[in-house]
Amino acid sequence: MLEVSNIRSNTAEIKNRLARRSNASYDALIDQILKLDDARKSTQSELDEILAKSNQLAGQIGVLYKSGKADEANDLKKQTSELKERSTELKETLQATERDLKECLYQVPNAPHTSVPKGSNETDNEVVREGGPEVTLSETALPHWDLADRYKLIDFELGVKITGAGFPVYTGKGAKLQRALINFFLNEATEAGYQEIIPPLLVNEASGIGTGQLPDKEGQMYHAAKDDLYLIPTAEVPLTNIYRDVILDEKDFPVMLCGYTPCFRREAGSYGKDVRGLNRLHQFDKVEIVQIVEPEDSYNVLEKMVAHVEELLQKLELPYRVLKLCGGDLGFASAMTYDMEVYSAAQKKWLEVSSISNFETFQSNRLKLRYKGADTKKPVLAHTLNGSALALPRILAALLENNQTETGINLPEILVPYAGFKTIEK
RNA sequence: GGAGGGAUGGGUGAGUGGCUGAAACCACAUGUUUGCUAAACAUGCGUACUUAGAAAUGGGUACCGGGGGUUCGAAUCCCCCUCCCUCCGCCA
Repeated sequence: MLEVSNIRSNTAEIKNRLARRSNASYDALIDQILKLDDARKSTQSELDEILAKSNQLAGQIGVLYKSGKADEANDLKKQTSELKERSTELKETLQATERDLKECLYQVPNAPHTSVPKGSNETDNEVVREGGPEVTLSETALPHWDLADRYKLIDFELGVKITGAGFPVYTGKGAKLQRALINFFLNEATEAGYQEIIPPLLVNEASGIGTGQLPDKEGQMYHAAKDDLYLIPTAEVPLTNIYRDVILDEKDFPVMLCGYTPCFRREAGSYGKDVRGLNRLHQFDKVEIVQIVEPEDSYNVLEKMVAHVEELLQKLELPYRVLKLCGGDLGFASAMTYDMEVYSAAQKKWLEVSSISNFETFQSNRLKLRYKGADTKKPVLAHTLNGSALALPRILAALLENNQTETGINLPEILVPYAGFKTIEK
């Protein structure tokens, strides 16, 4: 959620930045927000004046009663009834205005950073760089769902039986490989200075609002209705919400957290070839990294987080590329996002394995996540960032496909000690 | 799931209708004193909105888990909700 004060003092700039999203104009909504805020202010100050008067009268009445002048007190009481009527009215108006204002604010996405390329969809994303080895496979190379079946690594049918589509069952070396990847990712994050967290997998409504999944995108999350709890779509939600309603000290920066969790996504309405095998799941595993930093550091930190993920892909010996998302492809809460994709040689396409974003104050404004410094006398909103480091399924898909031979699958060097085996054979 | 108790500022905790934005203590910050550290003393120390001001700072309003009610006036009384604790039940 953007700050009204920011919208007010930088109206033109915010509008310009929002225009980078290019799918719609937010000008009218921004103007509406300013209008509502004006209304809010004037109602507020009229109300405050009346309340000040009431408080004053109440004080006088108290004194009069104490000194036994009940008659005079009763006279004053009469005066208060009128004020009370008016203040009740104003309170109602104020509540309505604040509700409308909030509703408008919830509809405005984050303002993209000025360096974000304009564009309407993923074809306009900017390839920043590519890396990793070049992989060429024979014509007989198999996609990962066939490999998973041949080497008994993942049983998709069994998942359907137990739960439904999109809930794979990992078996044998498939399961061990999952565990190896999780440990590898967590160790690398620890090495990089992130504190490891095991958070709850279900969160309450306030947490969903804090990171921006609610109120609009509840369709994306599984909801345990009886207890009104949501299954997390990413560890970002519980990890970032650790700092909801927190005022940090400057000295606490940078806050660096990582956590492995399963992630649950309803992903309604996706069918067909793009979602075969591991490409799109309702439940998958992911290690997430989160940072909370001072505003002036956040874009440096974003680059560092990208570098961290890039290093993971290099160590896994996967062909990858770094994309800078264009305005049209940018997530609702993000000011700038890099996507990391790995090349799946058998499917002959790029698979998104990580998304690393700077949310600036968009999340922290909702979270009321602030900090105090030596030269900030009032608390200031911190910047939040997060990224996948990494999401497992598509990494697994690329690993299986790119490293296949006629007789088996060779693991990259780095994973061998984690997995306890070098190759997967029949 | 059943019965009872509770929720106050960074922490402990006082406060049962007006003089309480809230005592006291601890923590923290600054200053004084003292070879250093420590101790002692002094002062300061919540958040949001708003208003005046260039700023320093001052004024107003709201906030004592959340929402609603009673009252001229609520941290204090009433109702609902949430969370925590104790006991019982169930259970990895």
